[in-house]
Amino acid sequence: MSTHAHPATLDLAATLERLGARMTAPRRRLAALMERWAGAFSPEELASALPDVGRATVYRTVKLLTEAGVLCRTGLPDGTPRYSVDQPHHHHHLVCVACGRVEPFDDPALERAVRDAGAGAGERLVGHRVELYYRCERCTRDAG
Amino acid sequence: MSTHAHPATLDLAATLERLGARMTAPRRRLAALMERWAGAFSPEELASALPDVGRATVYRTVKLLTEAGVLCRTGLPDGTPRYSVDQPHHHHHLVCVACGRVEPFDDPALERAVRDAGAGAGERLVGHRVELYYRCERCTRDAG
DNA sequence: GTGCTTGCAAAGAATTTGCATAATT
DNA sequence: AATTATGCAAATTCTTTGCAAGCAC
Repeated sequence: MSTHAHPATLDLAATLERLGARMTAPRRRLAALMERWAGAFSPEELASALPDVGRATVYRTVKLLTEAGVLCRTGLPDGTPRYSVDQPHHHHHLVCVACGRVEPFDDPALERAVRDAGAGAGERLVGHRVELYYRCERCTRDAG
Repeated sequence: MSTHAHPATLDLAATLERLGARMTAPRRRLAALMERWAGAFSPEELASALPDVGRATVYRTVKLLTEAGVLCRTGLPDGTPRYSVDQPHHHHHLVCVACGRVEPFDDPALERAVRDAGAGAGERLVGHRVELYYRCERCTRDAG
């Protein structure tokens, strides 16, 4: 619904402030990097993109933001961990099996089907996760 | 369709043979253990259940069977890896967030919705994964 | 100033690999 | 007998933790 085209740079930083965390340079740089990252990333990738920020800080910040709910942990089919900036609303992921890029998407019909499936199982659902694996345009092209 | 009620002990072993792998005691014991395991397991759990089988062998066997497609890798929301004996047909998972137990399920309506969602995304889908998180009966009871 | 953060290095946990030995075919 | 698999231990990879020094508030 919202059409704020630029949720950008302030979201993660704002979240950190909301948490009562201090606004330090490493955190600011990490937040900016994550927000401009196309798709999903691993802590390791962040760390090598910011060599002068300690790995520990990278992991601590990712953990902080994940617990705050603004980062979302995903993974490739083989379990390789990836994080992405979470949408404010519930959604799922389109994961490229070649490059690991993650696109969020949501689909009301799918949500309904998931809810129904859970009802069919007759259980106390607390959440769900849907991942569609594909080969993105770029990777398809690159592979010839 | 098939009503073989007892796919049991032979499936994993049969798969190993089909792969041209040798039928050794460790492999037989691991296969039997996985098949009778209720829900999903981690390599670590297998290893401690069979202390006299080397961890390396556990990991090698799990990898072998996963690549052969008879084991299926899943994970808790936090990424903790779990494996389960795969159903011969496509399916999804009901994962207990408390104990990690995994129940396979499938739901044609859900499959249809997933396929449609993929079509909407207009991409070359190569697969998908759906995980429903819940609290199983036992855990609900234990938690009071 | 006081207390939260950082970066480094060490500690851990999870998984893989090298290699001599043991077991399968 | 030839080859593959095992188990141990060392090596990797990923992530967390302890701690003194450095910033934010």
